Amino acid sequence: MYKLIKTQGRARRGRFKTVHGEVQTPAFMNVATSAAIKGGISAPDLVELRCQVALCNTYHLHLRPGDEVIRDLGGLHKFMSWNGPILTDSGGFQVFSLSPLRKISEEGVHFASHIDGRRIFMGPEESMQIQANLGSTIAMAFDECIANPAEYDYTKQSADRTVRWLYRCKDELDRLKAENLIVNKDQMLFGINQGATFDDIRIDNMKKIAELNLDGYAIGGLAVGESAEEMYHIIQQVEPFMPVNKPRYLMGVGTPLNIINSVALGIDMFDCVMPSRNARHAHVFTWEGKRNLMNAKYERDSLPIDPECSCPTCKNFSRAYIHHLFKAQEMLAMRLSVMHNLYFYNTLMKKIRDAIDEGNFDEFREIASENIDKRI
RNA sequence: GGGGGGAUUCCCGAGUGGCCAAAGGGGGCAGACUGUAAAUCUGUUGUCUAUGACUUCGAUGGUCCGAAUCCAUCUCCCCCCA
Repeated sequence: MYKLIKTQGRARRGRFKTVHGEVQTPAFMNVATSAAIKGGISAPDLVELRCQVALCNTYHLHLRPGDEVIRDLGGLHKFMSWNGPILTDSGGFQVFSLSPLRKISEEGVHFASHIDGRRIFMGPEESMQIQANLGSTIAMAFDECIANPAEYDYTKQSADRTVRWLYRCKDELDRLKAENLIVNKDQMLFGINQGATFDDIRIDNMKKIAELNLDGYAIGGLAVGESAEEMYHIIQQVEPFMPVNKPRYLMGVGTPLNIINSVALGIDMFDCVMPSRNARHAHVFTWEGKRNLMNAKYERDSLPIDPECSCPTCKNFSRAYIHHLFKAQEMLAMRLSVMHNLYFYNTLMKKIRDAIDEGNFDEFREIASENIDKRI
């Protein structure tokens, strides 16, 4: 399964096989919530953008177009024309992001659909059934992502419930496989660590879920209100209890700097809406720092977004052109910017992997960190 | 030639005596965004020696303690009739 190739400090260079291809880690997964990268990016584009893994969402695809529709059309890979690995998030994040629209019980979560208010029930079994219909490469366990800061007692209660849900997820996935009710019979399952910002709950939770010998382990419930320092602290606390021979996924993180720092703490996989969402808002990442292409100073700037970048956007277009496209509200502005940012993130991961391979991750980290978070 | 309607801050447009440097929208300028309810949201947008002062509502003059708002004249624009 997961093969650890090399380490430098706590940073890990590895790879793992899936039925949809091998994943080289550390890796960034490109978020395609509704089976598309927002901003007009298709799966074939992702190949050119050096994407290894696409991430889709169980809750969103269940509502639209419906997981049974996707199953009947041959599964998510065929549906969106992406042959590489797909990880499906379980709907656990929507317990957080749609908190005004849901009610949690031991059984699961009742949502009022954010589209039309229709009542939706999703518990561990439902989430696994939906993900089975989608046929993703990696299914995520159904969890509750708790907002920070959180109450200790509630966090303990919730994290324990998430463990119980994890057992139910595993049982349900086993059943679906045994009864052949699944599009991808090799579907993998990752468990998710919760516990807000409480060391003891986090560690206790990690120990419990590690016992299940799942295909991978995620840290969830971070970057949801706490400081970066608190986030790094929790990763440091939990990491020693994560199985060494399994991929480790830090969910929803983060900024380029967050990713570099988290790799240094032993994380293998990431995902984040930041490269795509920020790009749609004209915010692009470069090796010199962050730029807002809407700024007036780009009106006559004939340079590409990043002179060092060889993405499809930077090879062809100037800052001035994209600035104009944003001003004119041309959708090409978003597409070009999203392409650049995804290429940037995927290239960041490639550079991290190369650096660990060559044993100079620390130097890379130091140099890259200097400018990457700066606003220019 | 006759009758009617207008002119408001970058633009459109509300306001018809004090609570008006003037609603709202657009545009401009900037910011936020971390398992996507986000092509979204927020701030700001007359000047300054700035908890106050000054200039501004087509122009000029007037009434009033006080005028974007009332009166007179003028300029320009639009519509209708000849």
